[in-house]
Amino acid sequence: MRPTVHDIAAVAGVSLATVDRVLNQRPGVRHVTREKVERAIRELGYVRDVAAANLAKGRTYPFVFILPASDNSFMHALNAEVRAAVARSPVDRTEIRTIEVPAFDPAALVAVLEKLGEERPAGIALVATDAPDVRDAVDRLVKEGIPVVTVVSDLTGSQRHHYAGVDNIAAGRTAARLLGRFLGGASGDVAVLAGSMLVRDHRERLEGFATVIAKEFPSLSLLPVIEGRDDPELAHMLVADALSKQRGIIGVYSLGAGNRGLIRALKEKAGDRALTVIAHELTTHTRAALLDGTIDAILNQDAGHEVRSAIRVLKAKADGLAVIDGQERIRLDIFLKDNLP
Amino acid sequence: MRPTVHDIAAVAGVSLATVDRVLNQRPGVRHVTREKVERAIRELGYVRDVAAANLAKGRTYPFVFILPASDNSFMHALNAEVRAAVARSPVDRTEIRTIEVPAFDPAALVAVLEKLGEERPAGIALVATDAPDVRDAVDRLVKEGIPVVTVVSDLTGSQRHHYAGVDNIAAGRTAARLLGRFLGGASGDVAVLAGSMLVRDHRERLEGFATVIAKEFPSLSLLPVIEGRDDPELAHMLVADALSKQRGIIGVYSLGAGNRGLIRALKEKAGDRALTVIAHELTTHTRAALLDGTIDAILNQDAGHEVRSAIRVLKAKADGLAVIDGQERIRLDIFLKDNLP
DNA sequence: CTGTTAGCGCTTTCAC
DNA sequence: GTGAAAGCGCTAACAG
Repeated sequence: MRPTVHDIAAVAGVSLATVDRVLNQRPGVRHVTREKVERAIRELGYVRDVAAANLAKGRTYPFVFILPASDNSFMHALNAEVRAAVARSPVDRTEIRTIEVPAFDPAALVAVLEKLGEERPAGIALVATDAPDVRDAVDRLVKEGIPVVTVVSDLTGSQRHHYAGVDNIAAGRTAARLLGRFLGGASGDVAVLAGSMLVRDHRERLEGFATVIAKEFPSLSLLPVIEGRDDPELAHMLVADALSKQRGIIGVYSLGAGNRGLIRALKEKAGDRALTVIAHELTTHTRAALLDGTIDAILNQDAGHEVRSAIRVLKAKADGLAVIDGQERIRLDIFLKDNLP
Repeated sequence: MRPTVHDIAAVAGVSLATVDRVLNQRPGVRHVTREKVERAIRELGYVRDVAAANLAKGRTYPFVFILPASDNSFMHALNAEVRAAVARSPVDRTEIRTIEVPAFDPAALVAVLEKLGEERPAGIALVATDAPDVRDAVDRLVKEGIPVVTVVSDLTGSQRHHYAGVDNIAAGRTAARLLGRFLGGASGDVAVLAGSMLVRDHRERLEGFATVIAKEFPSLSLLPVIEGRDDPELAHMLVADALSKQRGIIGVYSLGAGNRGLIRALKEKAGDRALTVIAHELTTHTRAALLDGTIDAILNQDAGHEVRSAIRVLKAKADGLAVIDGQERIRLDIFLKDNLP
């Protein structure tokens, strides 16, 4: 049998309450007593039964998710996954509340974060807009002992405890290599559609993409980035325009959201010429486009995994526990038409 | 607050013991009483606190992992992941024992399974050798109420509760499309290195691969499969031989293990000609080969995820609980040199 | 500073 | 058939 607090108490010659105080580093224990108890703990190889502790504490974890109010499929999916987690709340003792903030708006995000500082939830998960003010607000929360994790897009230079999202530089590089290899040495222009350069994930994808194209596929040349604000209408307009004017385009990389518009533009110009296209995020639209050949590969992050991982990590941090690193690494999924889930 | 057994008891006008009997479908409750309790449960929307239940039961889960005694990196990794799970045992109340059986040996596997039938562990995970005898042995265990999951390679037509592994047909198809696209319309022969056609994962990968090559890349022709028994030495010999004799080979698909040997053979012939190579399983050897350009893409299954998933599912089945499907889907990882973890 | 005691939500004797 | 009471490992008053 695993040793319990009783065993520790017996070995150390103290009461349960004292053991508990030491275990939870509460004050009010003489140094010598503390040492005795700690020795007993070590000798017995005691590991705390977290389930029992939580039961006794009646502890629940009030967590907050801060999500951008963006109207694209990916954010909808992320939202849905958070709701799914809420549905599981009773089971895993979480109480998740979500707050929507305007997308790409550092000030709004900061305001919410500051309010949360007073509320002191057991943990905060946010899709970060990458700005110094946001970073400072997050660092303040961290300093106050509130666990914070970023989801999907990270916060440069901040002290957040964890980032639950993919390596976006790697994502961009991978997109570049796929595109380059699929194009098999052809020469021509490559168009890049992004959402906004205000979020770190998009910037990083572009950076990775540009690096590999430049270094390893010199016969391809990158056109200036098109910023579609993750908005299907805008994306459609801009891409259609680019395809008409730039006759040399042979490849397209869509690194943000709003692919609905992109796909429409691609189909309108389909007869024109063969295009190789790589896009991000598996949605009903991109899935259909992959299957009908409009898109050649989709890079994806699993929103469900990100949400569950964020919660696991927040919980672990709240309890001062370790996390299984491998389990929390968010993979970059690559989908061809053959391995769709 | 969530309703508890006390609330049910109060509402139904019975004692805790009776509630518990109903909850755990134990006998000794009159039909009418049972109905009263069940109604109360429904009305209150009661959900059992599994942690508290386990605490009271002092329950642990004795699980058994049956692994093939294969000397290749992937099986070593799988083994290591099981050991990692053992290290976490105290925390998640599992008691995991692993049994090694000779690889590709249905009889040995059946013998072990039958012995386990008497021992009655709380759950069994096995890497299946795909044979009718094995299927029957597994089905017998399932019928006796023991949760069984297959890991890595599945068992055709069996009643196992779950398969914790990738979709291998999809894996083969994906390999074909990557190879085909990377070769960009070139004509030539493709060599396939497998471990054994006795395991379902290898058969399925081949099947998926052959289908897509035939249908979508008619300029490529498949050479007869080379069976390397997942043995580096044998693989080296056979591949080296094939590369010497078949001058038309422009692509290689290695769908099994023992890639150490494959890589050696490829390097020996490197000067000869350009080869496009797709292999399975990320190991130190394949990783190095991917980075140095000997291999162009690696398809991988995450052994850690498979093991953790198998355990989660076994636990859920043992408790009669539901699993989160999305969480238990084992992804096919695709690695290029840019997105290595 | 330290100990006693009740209790978290559930299960399990052992009576009745 | 049913119920009362003790206890799983831990925490939290409240005394001393």
